[in-house]
Amino acid sequence: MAKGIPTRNEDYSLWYNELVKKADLAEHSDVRGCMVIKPYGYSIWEKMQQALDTMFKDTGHVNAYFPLFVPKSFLAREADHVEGFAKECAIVTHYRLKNSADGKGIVVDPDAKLEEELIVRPTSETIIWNSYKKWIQSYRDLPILINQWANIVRWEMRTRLFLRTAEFLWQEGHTAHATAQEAVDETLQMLNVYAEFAEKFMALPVVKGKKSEGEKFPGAVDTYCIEAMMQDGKALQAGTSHFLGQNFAKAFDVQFATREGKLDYVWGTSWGVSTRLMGALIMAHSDDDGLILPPKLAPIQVVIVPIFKNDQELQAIREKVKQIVQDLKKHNVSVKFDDRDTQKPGFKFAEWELKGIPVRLALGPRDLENGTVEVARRDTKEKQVMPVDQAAVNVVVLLDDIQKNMFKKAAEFRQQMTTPVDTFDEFKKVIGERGGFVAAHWDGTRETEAAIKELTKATIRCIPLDATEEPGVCVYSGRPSARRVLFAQAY
RNA sequence: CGGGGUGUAGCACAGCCCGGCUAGUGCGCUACGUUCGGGACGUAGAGGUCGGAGGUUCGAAUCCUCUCACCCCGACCA
Repeated sequence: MAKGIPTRNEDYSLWYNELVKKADLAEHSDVRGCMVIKPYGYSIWEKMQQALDTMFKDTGHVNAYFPLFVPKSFLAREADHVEGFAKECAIVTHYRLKNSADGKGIVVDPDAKLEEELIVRPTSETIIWNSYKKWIQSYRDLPILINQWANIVRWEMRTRLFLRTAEFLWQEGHTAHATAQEAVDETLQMLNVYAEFAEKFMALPVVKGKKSEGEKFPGAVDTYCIEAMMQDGKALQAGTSHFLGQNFAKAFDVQFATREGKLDYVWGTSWGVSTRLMGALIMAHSDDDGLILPPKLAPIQVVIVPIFKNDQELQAIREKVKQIVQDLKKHNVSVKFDDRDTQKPGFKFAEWELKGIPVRLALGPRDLENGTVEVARRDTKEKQVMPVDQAAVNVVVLLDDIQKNMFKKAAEFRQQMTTPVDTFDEFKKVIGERGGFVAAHWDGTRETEAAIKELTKATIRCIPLDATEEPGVCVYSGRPSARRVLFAQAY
């Protein structure tokens, strides 16, 4: 934990909000519950998109796009699904405005009422399965492996920048398969893709697990997730992958002729990650000086700050920098030469640190004389002076080291913040004072889960896939349990 | 939807309780000079329908009523 970051109290929210704004990532919109993602924030999201998209394509998926609007009746087809989302839908009821009778402003034209209301998609299972019905007749049409990059709307009571906004950006994969096994395999494959993305790109260690009945996606048979630990000891669900069974196929009557010539319902999956990952990135890695970006997601990996008194000096530095930039680009390192003469070096140092740029090079008259350059890393704030012709090669190694170090640090933190407990008193104490993951035995019932949530605000984050089978007794009810599950207060 | 809070310059805020001249402060912005290896300093300047509507009053940022928006806590949230 970086010193100074407020923990486990409301100050953390303020700190987080301030950082998001100061680092120029996003801000609250004047539109209720919505967020403006600013160019710098969006450029990080784009890096995430690119990496994920490549991983999706590598696993055989293709992109497509479905409508923003979902007829109300579609949503109602799957009982659990509608119950899960009904409370947070934006609904389009009219299609026209007109001048108000009193001449002041405009009003909704009552004559322009839609026959059937349209829901702004809170997720796209229904509208997509409606299409799948038309696309699938035979096992030869399967599998369908589609991903969509889109925005969705969930009318949340309370919003937080990136973590929960009324509108957000995400990707949602929706696949259809001929067999249950194939769909289960797909569900787990995509869970692994998400975990790999989080760990390799975001430098964010995650626990792969299964959701309890009470926490699973409305309409799913099984929900799998990756759970991450934030610096304030709260958990964050970073991605989900659902095995839908035949639920949506039945709801939308999607049957296919099997190889054996029988009719069967199609098996489905869906999986998604959202701009919430931005929140995870911020809350997992930042320190008092601002953001710390993992090199693999940094829109700018290296910033070069010249130190100069006059134009002549800047010109001399510019010449030197040209070579460094060329060398770095050869190694596919993205680099920015910050030659603004409107800000001073110290200001620039602080600004780029705030924005989390992994590596900074500083080059001044002294360096020109000595043939050196100062290399500073954002994660540890260490600086070293090295011969300028070795800079590019060293930076490549350094970037890799930063990526690994960030993961290591986050993994150690999560390790520290994971506490096995065996009594409910201990459970309450750890959740209340320290937070983090609590590994405890649970009797597997919804009632116990709800009671624990009521008493501690902690929920079952997941049943880890790699949980060791270990007979024990439920921390709350004392009934037998086969393995520990992870509890935490969560975002 | 409940509890608490805020709305005054681009940003952060003071002033409001107890009404009174031309509405302040810091940061930022503009110009000039000195600076420039960790968020520079000086001087001069620009920038305001005090969230909106109505009311009380000779007079409202300040008091009253209504309203809108946002923030924090909760409820909610797969």
